[in-house]
Amino acid sequence: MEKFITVLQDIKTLFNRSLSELSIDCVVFGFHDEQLKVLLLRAKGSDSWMLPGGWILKTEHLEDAAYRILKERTGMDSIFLQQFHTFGANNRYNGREIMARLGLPPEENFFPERAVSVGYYALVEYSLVEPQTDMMTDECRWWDVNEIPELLFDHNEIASRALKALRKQFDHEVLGFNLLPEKFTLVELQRVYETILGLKKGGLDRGNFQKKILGYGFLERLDERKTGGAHKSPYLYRIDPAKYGAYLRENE
Amino acid sequence: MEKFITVLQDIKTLFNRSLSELSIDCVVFGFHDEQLKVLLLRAKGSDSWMLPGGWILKTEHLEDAAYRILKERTGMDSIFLQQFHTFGANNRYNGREIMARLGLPPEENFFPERAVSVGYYALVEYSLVEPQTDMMTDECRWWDVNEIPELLFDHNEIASRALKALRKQFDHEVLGFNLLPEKFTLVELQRVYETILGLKKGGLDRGNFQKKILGYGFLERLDERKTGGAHKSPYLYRIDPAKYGAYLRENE
DNA sequence: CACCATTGTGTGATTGTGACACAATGATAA
DNA sequence: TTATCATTGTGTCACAATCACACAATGGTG
Repeated sequence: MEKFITVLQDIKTLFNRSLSELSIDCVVFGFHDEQLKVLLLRAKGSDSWMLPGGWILKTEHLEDAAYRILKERTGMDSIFLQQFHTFGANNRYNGREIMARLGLPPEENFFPERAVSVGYYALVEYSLVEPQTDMMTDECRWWDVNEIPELLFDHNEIASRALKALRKQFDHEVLGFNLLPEKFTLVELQRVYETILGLKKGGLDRGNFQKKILGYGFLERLDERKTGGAHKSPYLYRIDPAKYGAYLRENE
Repeated sequence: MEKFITVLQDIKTLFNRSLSELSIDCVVFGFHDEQLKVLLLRAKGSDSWMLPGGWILKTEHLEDAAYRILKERTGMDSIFLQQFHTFGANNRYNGREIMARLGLPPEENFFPERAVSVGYYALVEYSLVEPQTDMMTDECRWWDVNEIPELLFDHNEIASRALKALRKQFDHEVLGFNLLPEKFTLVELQRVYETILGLKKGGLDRGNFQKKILGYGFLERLDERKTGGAHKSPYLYRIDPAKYGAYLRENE
């Protein structure tokens, strides 16, 4: 309970420097063990989880705020970030109800009456992320996208809509390199695709997938091969940034 | 000048009932004379044009606000409406500069310091719209999408981004019926497509286009034919709402 | 009533995709 | 060292989708 006294002060200070009716919520996707992960935070002194989010400073560009928030939670600077929807239901949350859920007195409710939230999703390389809590939370960790618990506010809706937007984008563009290390094999990329599109392992034909991806011409095959596997070692590939940029431009 | 005194009062009243840091801007598309049109408003006592927009009442759902604003400008109730992007540049506009542009004293600036705007685009049947001004404007009319003048605020960016989003959606889904009367010919639909995709007349092969569209099975051919043309009279078609709904659902 | 631009529909060539095949490879274990 | 084996790189072929074009039917025009 006491920890909330100081937290309340900090939050109020932040409020004063920020837009009060608008917030940002981020759905951060990572890929590990052939599974799609989402970064979640546990609210201080409770079992309730939520998406990483924050406020926009009064002088700050919306997009800069999103990057800043992500940097604070992941430690990462350059991130694939995409605005996908703005959530403006007038009953997105009930401050008093959430206070109660956090084990706090509802009459102390410090959530604003109404806030519209801009949703972003991010793709990051799992191994490079160091999950960090903020002042409202005391745990930050990855969750399997298929095992997301009940979240605070309308964050379940935001998360599922982010996944939908992600899938749609994957249907129409070749992405996903941000989820993998710099050097990767084509089968690793195929697993990313299968996972995001909700297919089972091998759901995509390997031969056809490789021909299609290589056909775009923006992947560079390295002399290196990935060793350690028990079988024939596959080539490693890397994005050719110039060619990939050209592909994205002509495709958008 | 005087007209602005009362307008200022009205605006302040509206402000008090609305969210102050958030607004909505709409890009309303219509189709006429084989050209794509956009609805624009001319600011009171000036030559400056802008997009129809408005504020969100404190208790109002974001989407409801967008429908309300469109109803106020077009008189139309059920409209194809799509949220496409939220614009949050910290320098989206400069109130004092705009006051000057409107021929008003900059020190009377009543624009909020900072406002983020949620962009929607709408598809409406041109002939059913009765453009109506609001209290800040004294003219409301259609403009050809290729002849949009310099607009106030960041509205040129919003408009061009709306067009981009519209094109992208047309690439992936069969839409555009909202731009036509209830009964239409396939060539009329084809013109809508060619115009929106930026192709010249006949840019799409007529035979292939008709086979593709009819192949979806959600168009109902009427016994009626469109007369008045100088040549063979084409069949009229109508959407089968149930089948079209099913198509949209399985495609999204 | 011949003319003609337009419509409805068909056909064959071209391209793209999906299912599958097979030799090559690199680690493993005898 | 060598046989084994799952996996990789690449090729083939059938099928579907798309594209370019053709042509008879139609309804108004002069």
